[in-house]
Amino acid sequence: MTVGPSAPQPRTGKTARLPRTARRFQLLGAAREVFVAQGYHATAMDEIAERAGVSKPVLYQHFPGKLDLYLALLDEQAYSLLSSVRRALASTTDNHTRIARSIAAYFDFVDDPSGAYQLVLESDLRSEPAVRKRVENSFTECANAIAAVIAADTGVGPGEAELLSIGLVGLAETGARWWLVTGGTVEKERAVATMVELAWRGLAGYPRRNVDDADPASPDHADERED
Amino acid sequence: MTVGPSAPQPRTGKTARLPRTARRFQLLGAAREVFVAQGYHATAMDEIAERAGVSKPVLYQHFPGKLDLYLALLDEQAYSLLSSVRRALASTTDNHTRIARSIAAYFDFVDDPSGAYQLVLESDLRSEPAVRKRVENSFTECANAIAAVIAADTGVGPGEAELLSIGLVGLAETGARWWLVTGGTVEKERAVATMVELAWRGLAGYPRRNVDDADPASPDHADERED
DNA sequence: TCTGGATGCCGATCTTGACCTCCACCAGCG
DNA sequence: CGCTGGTGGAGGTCAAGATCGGCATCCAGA
Repeated sequence: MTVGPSAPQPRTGKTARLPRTARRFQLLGAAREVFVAQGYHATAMDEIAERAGVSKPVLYQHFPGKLDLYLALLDEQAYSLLSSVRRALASTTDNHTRIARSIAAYFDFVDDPSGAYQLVLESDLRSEPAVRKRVENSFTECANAIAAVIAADTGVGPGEAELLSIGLVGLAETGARWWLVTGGTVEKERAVATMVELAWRGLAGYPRRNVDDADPASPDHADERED
Repeated sequence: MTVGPSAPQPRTGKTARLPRTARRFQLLGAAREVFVAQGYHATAMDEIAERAGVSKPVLYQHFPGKLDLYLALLDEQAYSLLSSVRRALASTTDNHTRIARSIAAYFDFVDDPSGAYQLVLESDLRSEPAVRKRVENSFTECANAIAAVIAADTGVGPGEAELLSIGLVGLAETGARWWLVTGGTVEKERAVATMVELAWRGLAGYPRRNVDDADPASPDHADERED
């Protein structure tokens, strides 16, 4: 999906010559793989070059430095996420569906086999101002998109809507990331549905059970959810 | 609060001799300040030593290496957060209050003037397995504590309870961090209350306003919340 | 087909910066 | 007065980002 084989090119000596744009695209793919697998600090430019099957100078002929390369990938992913969320919000006017699709968008974003979501949601370079700015912008833009819908469709003020959207994004982000690390233990649709339920009806939507009413045969609410 | 003056010790030459535990405590304080201010990678051991007013060898006589020092601080903060959440959950049997206090615990954790929450919630060393493990453990433990309460007090199964707790923790964490970066624009209690409301009643708790019903004089729900 | 030029690529190297130890110093005690 | 043990400054080592001259490859045109 990315650009080429996952194994480093064992090209003995020479590499096929590529036009600039194709080479650049390939380098981005290789860099994405290594950055995702090891994080920013742990990856060496040597590794990226090796992964791409080229030598280091080629890398520096396409990108001024390590940080620029990383930022290019970061922008790519941040834009992807924001687009997905915007599409989800614009795809319907029913707010429950909007929330469901937005949360699903986070799960889909995280579910990409390349793992590129890590660049946006788990970057290890937030100390760098340029990175911090992009990560926070990505977060804020997504939240603002949701906040605009909330403010438009409910009676809450813009400040309150922003707070709510922050909470929702946090819920979706964290839920999606956690679901991913479980590695398929929980069905994706089920995880999404639970998060949507929580976001939509809150904890109070779940039946209270008295502490002395510990009958395990009582009907389970979670399974009779309808949508 | 941490250990001593924020300015590096301008001691010309000699430093007062301290017993081991006191020295270690002071070194931890200095390290915390520098790690928090600059992140793991950007901080040099030289800086920590200078900040503490000692020389590098004494640092290495107390901690085998940079990573060990960082892990000590990380454990410290992770334990602090987990304790706060556990206290919040154990302080009452009313679930709404439990959630409120738990979310408030995250806000209080983040609100510490030392900024030490960054070590747990914004570490730039997740590529290191030891760090990753601790960060994830901290998150999981907090979620499990909440999940246990949910599973005990509602009819949902343990898997569903875990999912819900993950979402709640994400909501609290993200909300708290975001509230902090706003830097006092929003009142803390108000931010907490909104997050609690969202967690408890969900978005559906807010009145639906028809798109053609754009009367700004409609009563604002968010202010008439009762608990 | 042959040639000249330009483009793309590589091996080897430089430099920086940060983690981690070696020789002089000094304070307290018998 | 001499010894013990902790402290300080200076240095070793190494990994990693960034770079320079040389070589191979492709293409336009006669």
